Amino acid sequence: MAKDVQRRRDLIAATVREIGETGTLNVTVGQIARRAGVSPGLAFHYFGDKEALFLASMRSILRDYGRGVAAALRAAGRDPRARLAAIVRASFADNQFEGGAVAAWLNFYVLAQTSEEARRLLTLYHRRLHSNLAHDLRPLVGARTDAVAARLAGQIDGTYLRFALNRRVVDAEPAADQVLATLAEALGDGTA
Amino acid sequence: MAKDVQRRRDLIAATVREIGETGTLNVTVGQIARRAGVSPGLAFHYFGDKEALFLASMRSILRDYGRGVAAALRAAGRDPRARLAAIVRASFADNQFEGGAVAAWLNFYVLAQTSEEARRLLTLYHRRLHSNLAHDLRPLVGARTDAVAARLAGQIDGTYLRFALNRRVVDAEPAADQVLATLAEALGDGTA
DNA sequence: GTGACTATTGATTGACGGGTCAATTAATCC
DNA sequence: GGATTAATTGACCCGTCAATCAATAGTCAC
Repeated sequence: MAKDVQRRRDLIAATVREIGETGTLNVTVGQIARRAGVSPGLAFHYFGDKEALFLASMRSILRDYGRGVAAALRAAGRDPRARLAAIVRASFADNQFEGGAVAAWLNFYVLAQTSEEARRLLTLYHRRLHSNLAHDLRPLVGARTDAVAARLAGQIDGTYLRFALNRRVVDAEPAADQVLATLAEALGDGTA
Repeated sequence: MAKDVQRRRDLIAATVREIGETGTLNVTVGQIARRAGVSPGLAFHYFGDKEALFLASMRSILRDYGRGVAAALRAAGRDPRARLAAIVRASFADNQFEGGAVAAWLNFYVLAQTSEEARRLLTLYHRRLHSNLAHDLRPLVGARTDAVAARLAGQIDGTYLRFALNRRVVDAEPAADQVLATLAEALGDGTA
């Protein structure tokens, strides 16, 4: 692979890990560079400034998530219920929790308070999640599609917040089940 | 009122507003002090250090929320359904969105990544919300109480995240309705 | 009024971190 | 294997900020 591409990747990975471990955006470029095994100056050479590095890390995480969902959907076939379950399961897949990704995720919401681009990226993620859910909800719940999709999406994000708070206490498996339970009820699958 | 008490209040209010407006914990003591109409040194006189000021602000916000819920419950009487609705409505009451409280809320999750006390406070909030919900869910859904309570709580927090992202786009009224819709379904109120 | 104590100020300190840049090293080409 | 270009370093500059502290203003008891 081209050296510069690899360098960028290393720096982005180091950024995510550093944010993840410290739980903060208060991370120095020096720390990130050291973790990537590189001098501080190089980070500026490749990304221009610190915010650009943060944004690149954000895009990377969102892309990973998007890929995870896409793969899960491909594996799920055509049945709407199976596809919905696949989206939820992919949202809580193990790799979403590696390398401090959750804490990074949380901090990206903070970044979005000051960075228009960060806000745009998160809004895009929201839209995609909503539209993914809506696509397979529509044949099942018709007019209630948007409302149900919003509810599921909200619950997924809320669960992530809990993860951010109790790094170890919450477990991915039951978290997914919990969202699926909401889905089952919305579909009227006789749990009431 | 005693002068020192008033000063503390002013400084705490200024802290919340400053965090709320900038959307970040990257707020200088100088900014906070200026907003409170006071010199920087005084903030240290009353709170010792910056983190203590942050924690005091956090306690203040959580206390306000707690009071809002308690008042709503008192007004709601004894009917479990009415009480549950009251909790949800209180969670999205207007005063929860004043003075940058939502952005502050979000940043407290970030603070909890590095401050044990902040984590403790947020965990306490989670527990109280859960137990409030569970208390009135139990007569309605029995064994499913904890699961349903967790779902509702997760959805409330998730909705707050949306608020944090789109300060104006999301509206409190429909947000509350959305959570109440989840509740209605969990109660089997024939929406499916 | 005087003295003793507290509240308050704001200048100052010292550490820290983003970003720059001249110098060095590595890679590439002819 | 020299010449040219690109990658990389790390010391340095400059602004910022938490925290301190000496000095002043205010308050109250007597």
